[in-house]
Amino acid sequence: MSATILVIEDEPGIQEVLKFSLGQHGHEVLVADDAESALGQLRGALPDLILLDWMLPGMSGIELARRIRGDARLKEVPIIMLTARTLENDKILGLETGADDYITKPFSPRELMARIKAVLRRRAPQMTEDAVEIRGLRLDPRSHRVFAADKPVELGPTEFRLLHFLMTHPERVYSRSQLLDQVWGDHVFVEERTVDVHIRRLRAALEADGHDSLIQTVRGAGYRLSATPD
Amino acid sequence: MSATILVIEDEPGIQEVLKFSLGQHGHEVLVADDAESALGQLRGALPDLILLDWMLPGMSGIELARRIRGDARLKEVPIIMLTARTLENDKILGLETGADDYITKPFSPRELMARIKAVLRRRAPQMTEDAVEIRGLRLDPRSHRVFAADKPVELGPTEFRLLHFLMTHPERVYSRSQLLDQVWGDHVFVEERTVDVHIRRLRAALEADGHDSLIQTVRGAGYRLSATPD
DNA sequence: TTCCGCTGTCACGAAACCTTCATCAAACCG
DNA sequence: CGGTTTGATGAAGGTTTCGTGACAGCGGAA
Repeated sequence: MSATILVIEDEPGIQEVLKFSLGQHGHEVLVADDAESALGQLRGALPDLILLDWMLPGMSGIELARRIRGDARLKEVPIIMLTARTLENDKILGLETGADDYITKPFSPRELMARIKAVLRRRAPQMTEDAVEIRGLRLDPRSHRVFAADKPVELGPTEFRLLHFLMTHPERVYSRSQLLDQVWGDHVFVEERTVDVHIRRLRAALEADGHDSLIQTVRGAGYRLSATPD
Repeated sequence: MSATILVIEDEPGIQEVLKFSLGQHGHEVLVADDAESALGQLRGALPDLILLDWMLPGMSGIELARRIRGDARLKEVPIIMLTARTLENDKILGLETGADDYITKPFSPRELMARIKAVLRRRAPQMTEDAVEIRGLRLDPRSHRVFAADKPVELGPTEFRLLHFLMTHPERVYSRSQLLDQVWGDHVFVEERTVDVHIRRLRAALEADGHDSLIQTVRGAGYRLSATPD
């Protein structure tokens, strides 16, 4: 699965490197040269993760991180700080401002990818490429396929994302609003009842192998994917 | 989800549109033409949300937002900014104002409603999500499930909320009207006797595993959930 | 171009649910 | 022990929520 990543970095060289290697891993990359431009971008659709350089012209990265964490709409977005120094207090300060992780320059693309994956797995499991399996139903983001007892299941794009989200967040109820935010996107506006329709299509696709019972309706609350039957 | 919304907007046309479409969705609407009038209104009962035009005669919307955020009594009130679509605004208007979201004119009523809903949900006090367990009866708000000795218990929405409240406030008597306030909501007009019926249904659901004895009637006072039998 | 798959929306009907009411049982009080 | 108060119970009516089928718009493929 690919995530949208906002890179806030003023050095064009590093910008390019990041754009390239993130792109290689299937991530969508947005770039900002400074804090102001970053804030502008954040007014639109939210990225799934922010890569933030510690040293920026104008408002520093730390200050920017603080602002992001102080904003109701943005505070849930994971931040990884890029820092040039390895001083111990830098790390502490960086983490105190609300960064989810930090990485010191120079860094290997491999290390960066590993950290991104770790952060995403913690904050947004459906953004990682890990396959998920629950009671014989297996979803593999890499091949973008779903198997029910080793038999392929045909799903539309939205049903796939929906199932992916639910499988990476099982045993928990999500309201229609929450599902719209998580599966459709932050600034997408569709009717809540549309979720019902996609749930129904998803159930229909899983019905052949009896896995439709995984998806449970919680009246008055939303939907839940659970290995325990009702 | 109906709320009281303060609209701060000087253009009578937009004022009317907002009043109409917010009203359509069951929201209570207060209107202010400028910052002074708005601050006057805010001295009274607090609205649940503020819709604030960025361009206002006199004190600008941004300045007003800053004041609101700087006021201890007002700073928790969510703000959605209405902005005109110009590039300069995008650059200048960061997050410094502390707005919870922005919407650019012209906007569709549907989009506005969606954002209002999203903001209200985000700010909504989410009740504690920790699971509660008393004598083998376990209630988990996250999955919205109740287990009696590891076997699922079927409950309607109201019974679930009722049990949740009682389990998080055990060993204490609550009168019918207290339960109505706590479980049904503050300003709800419902007969007190209705509580009896839901208590009964809750007991019936718990009876299969003998947990109905947890819910005790205190004659002349109300109901109590207690681990100690009568 | 047409065809086809996907999406979002709507309308309708079924099911679950809430509230109220009438009635019965139990507890309390003199 | 009668009368009274309080709670339990069962059923009915109305409302809300959910599932389902249909359909138009859209964009890409043929």
